[in-house]
Amino acid sequence: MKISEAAAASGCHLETIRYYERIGLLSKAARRDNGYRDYTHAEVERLRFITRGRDLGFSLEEIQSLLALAEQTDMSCADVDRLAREHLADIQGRIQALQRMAQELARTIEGCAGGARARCAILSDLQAPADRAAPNATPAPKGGRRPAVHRPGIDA
Amino acid sequence: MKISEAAAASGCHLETIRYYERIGLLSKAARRDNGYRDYTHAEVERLRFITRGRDLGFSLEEIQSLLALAEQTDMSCADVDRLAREHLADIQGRIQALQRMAQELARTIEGCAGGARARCAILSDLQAPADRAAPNATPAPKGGRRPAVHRPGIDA
DNA sequence: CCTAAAGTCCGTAGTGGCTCCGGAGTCAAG
DNA sequence: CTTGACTCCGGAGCCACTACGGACTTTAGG
Repeated sequence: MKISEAAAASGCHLETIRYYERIGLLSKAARRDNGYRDYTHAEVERLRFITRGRDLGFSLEEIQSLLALAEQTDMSCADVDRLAREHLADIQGRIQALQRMAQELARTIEGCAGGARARCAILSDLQAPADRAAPNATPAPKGGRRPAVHRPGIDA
Repeated sequence: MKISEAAAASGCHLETIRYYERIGLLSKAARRDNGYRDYTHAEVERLRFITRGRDLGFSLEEIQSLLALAEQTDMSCADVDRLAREHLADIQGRIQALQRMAQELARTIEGCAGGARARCAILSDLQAPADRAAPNATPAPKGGRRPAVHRPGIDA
């Protein structure tokens, strides 16, 4: 099948397929006489695996590991399990970080509830966060600033 | 104060400060005779504002809006409030997306609980997700594939 | 058979928010 | 005077794509 068909069958964007090939996540596709890529059912399966992994939030690197583990049929389950559990823990950590963020932001917004007052509570909170329930008033954050999680376009 | 001092005072990485200047989030700093940047207290305040906004998950673009709003002292509170609420909704959406992910992943891991069996449940689930409680079996995802949230290094 | 539209090829650049690098200049302490 | 710490600057790298442009091929309609 042609690339657009493989894209439709796998739910993976056409250009993304080429990207995966470029970075070596997919091996180079066979070519027809005209130079067009030609995909087999097995390759579409692999693509599905990848997109599914992405949907579960695995990085491409993790997916590559999973694919490698999937290919050795013997005794790989424990490794897969470990990887999945680590990844789950990572996701849960991110959820907690976002929840803290949301809580703090909600508190800040609440302070502003009145509306048009002289000094905006949100802005002054951004300038100097009020210390209501502030357990982490660390003056020197030893881990350095965190990446501060912002995804450009998660439609979710 | 010099850039390293401004960095320490604001909790913002030194190179990040230069980066913010480069992209115009900070105006160009004054220079000493030797060419070193020289920061005032007000600029450190602005930096704090930015880092605080990042901690709350605002994008740099949003922060720029907030800063602009903060500078017009009159009647800006409603806009700020709206921005903050939109951002909160966005964060909550991301939390939900991650929670769905975590749930599905947890289910998948559970299926593997036994350990070393012939076919790994996690891997087969990645290949063809079991349809236990699958409300979104859309064959044609109209929104295109979603970005599949993965932050490289959120230490959380 | 001819034309126009759609599909495919390729390499490159752009996204966000930094972070790190190398080479050069500056400054303070010993 | 040397050593080390600090600062300067521009550019590259990170992740996972997405978009673009120009050349080519295929397909459908007339």
